[in-house]
Amino acid sequence: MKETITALLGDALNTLKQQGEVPDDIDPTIKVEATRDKAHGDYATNLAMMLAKPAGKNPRDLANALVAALPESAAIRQTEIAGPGFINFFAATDAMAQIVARILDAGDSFGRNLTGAGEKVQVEFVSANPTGPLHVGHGRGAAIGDSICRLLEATGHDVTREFYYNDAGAQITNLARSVQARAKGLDPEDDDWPEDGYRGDYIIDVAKSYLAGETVHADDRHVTGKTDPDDIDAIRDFAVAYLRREQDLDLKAFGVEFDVYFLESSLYEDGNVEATAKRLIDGGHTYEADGALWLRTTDFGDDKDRVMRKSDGEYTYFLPDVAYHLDKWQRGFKQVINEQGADHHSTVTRVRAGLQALETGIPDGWPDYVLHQMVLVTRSGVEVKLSKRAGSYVTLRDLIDEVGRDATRYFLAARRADSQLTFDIDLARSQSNDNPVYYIQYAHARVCSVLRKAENEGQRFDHDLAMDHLSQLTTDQEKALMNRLSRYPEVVAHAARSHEPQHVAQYLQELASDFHTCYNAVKVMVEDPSLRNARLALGLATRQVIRNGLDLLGVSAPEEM
RNA sequence: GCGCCCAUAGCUCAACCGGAUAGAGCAACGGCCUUCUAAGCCGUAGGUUGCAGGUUCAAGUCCUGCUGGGCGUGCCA
Repeated sequence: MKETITALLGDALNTLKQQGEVPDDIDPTIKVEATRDKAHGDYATNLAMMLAKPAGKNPRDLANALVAALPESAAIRQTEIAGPGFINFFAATDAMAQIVARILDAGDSFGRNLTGAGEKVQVEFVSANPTGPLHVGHGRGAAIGDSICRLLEATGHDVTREFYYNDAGAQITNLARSVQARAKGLDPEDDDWPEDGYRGDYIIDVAKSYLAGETVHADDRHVTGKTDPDDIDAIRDFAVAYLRREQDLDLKAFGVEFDVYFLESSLYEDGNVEATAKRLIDGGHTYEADGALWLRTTDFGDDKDRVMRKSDGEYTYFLPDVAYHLDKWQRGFKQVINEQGADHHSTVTRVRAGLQALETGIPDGWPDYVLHQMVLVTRSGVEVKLSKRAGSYVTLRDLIDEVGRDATRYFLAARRADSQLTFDIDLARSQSNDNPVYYIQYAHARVCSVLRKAENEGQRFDHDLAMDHLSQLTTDQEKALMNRLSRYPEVVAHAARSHEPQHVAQYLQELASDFHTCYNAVKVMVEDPSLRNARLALGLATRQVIRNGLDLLGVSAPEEM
């Protein structure tokens, strides 16, 4: 619909250019928007106002000229010029009802498009180090990151989900020492407990499993415990595998799967870290000071230079970060999106600066970032800070166990990433109308219920009959619902383009609201078979769109509640 | 101190490269179940979009300066 109107306006604009009403050399992007207010028709454009200045004409006169030059179209019932120069379009009722046929025809693929043209996109998210169970912040990253992936897939991209982690650094050594301490029966209160050791109860489980010689299988590794409490290397390998498996189970429970697990250590093994360092040094972008090697990132927009090799000869995390992103680029990802917590935002400028310093033709501003702000968890209005298992934070698993996967995913993805999120456990748990997840799922279940009823009464949905009588969908509530349905593809396109899944959540809530309103106002199971089937078709179309939208958020669409 | 992010109804939030009268839900108040799931619907009330300027035909949206909050500002990741 939007495309149709855009095309019509394009023709009209060309006509005006030929008539000399509008200068040839201006070429505005024609913007057609769905209206907020029904009184303004179904779609509107501000084209006349955009043209007013360059054409040196009054916007309302231009609007008149544009309307006069508009080709005939069966899709448009009426146009009108309003306000300072908007052109409003009223869709023909028959054309509007055809959305129902289009949705049923397209099914699961309704709302999807091919604008991505198969372009390879890599999304890196979660990327938690294997030092403990995933926490709520990782959960937010997982919900947003995976939803972005689903949106990109829905818009025709070839998506790779990647998880990057460090299995060899100082934190991992710390983990190994903590497990070893537990294996030797130490307690965080004991004097010999490692400094800054991990204190959570889960460390006890790792130690027990190691001593028992168990074998753990994670998505990217399999390790058997050696049972020797003095073999720190064996403990390290085992602990990493154990916690990787733990995280995999968390992710699986959350409905998130990765294509690639990328190890920071592999960058050292493959010589990529050294090669990156050499390239930066050879390029003349480094200098020695205070016994360390610095990269002059200030030449590339950073506010201070950064240490890349410490005075003890080890590299900082910064250098492998650059090497890792160079590797992404060399793997052919022209588009890379990094979803991470905003507490790491300082790496954005740094990594980009490092990549520029490599002078390999990587565009300025690559890669893209989506940063999410902190999550605060509350219960009974009080902040929840601790989980028994992890010791110092609320785990993702706690939330999934307590409020369920659907509600957890919905709540973590339904808010803009860059605003702080309060996760209200009581609200997410409540099976009532204050919980948007249930509100949306209930709409889906209600359609299913009507369909069951039709079936039970021997009045199965008759597709052909329905398609012939869609024009009988004429009540205000039905029209509003169809209008909402027709906007779904734009919502998907916009959410995918902007990497903002919350638009889908918002839309689904509005769609559910329109449906419930319609459901209460318009009885489906009426005597007249043609009207009944047309309404069943509208219900089916609504169900389809809710299902498609929930899928983009990784939330299920139950048939009954 | 400096950098990034945020500030919208009592509360939690939305608002599509700037567009018409800023929208939902909760909480409050008043209605609707002998009728397809009341986990629902209808109605009422609630706003100087933190403050002050600026750009524009048009600003919650862009720019500048304030105020308040979060995060960062390690040779940690």
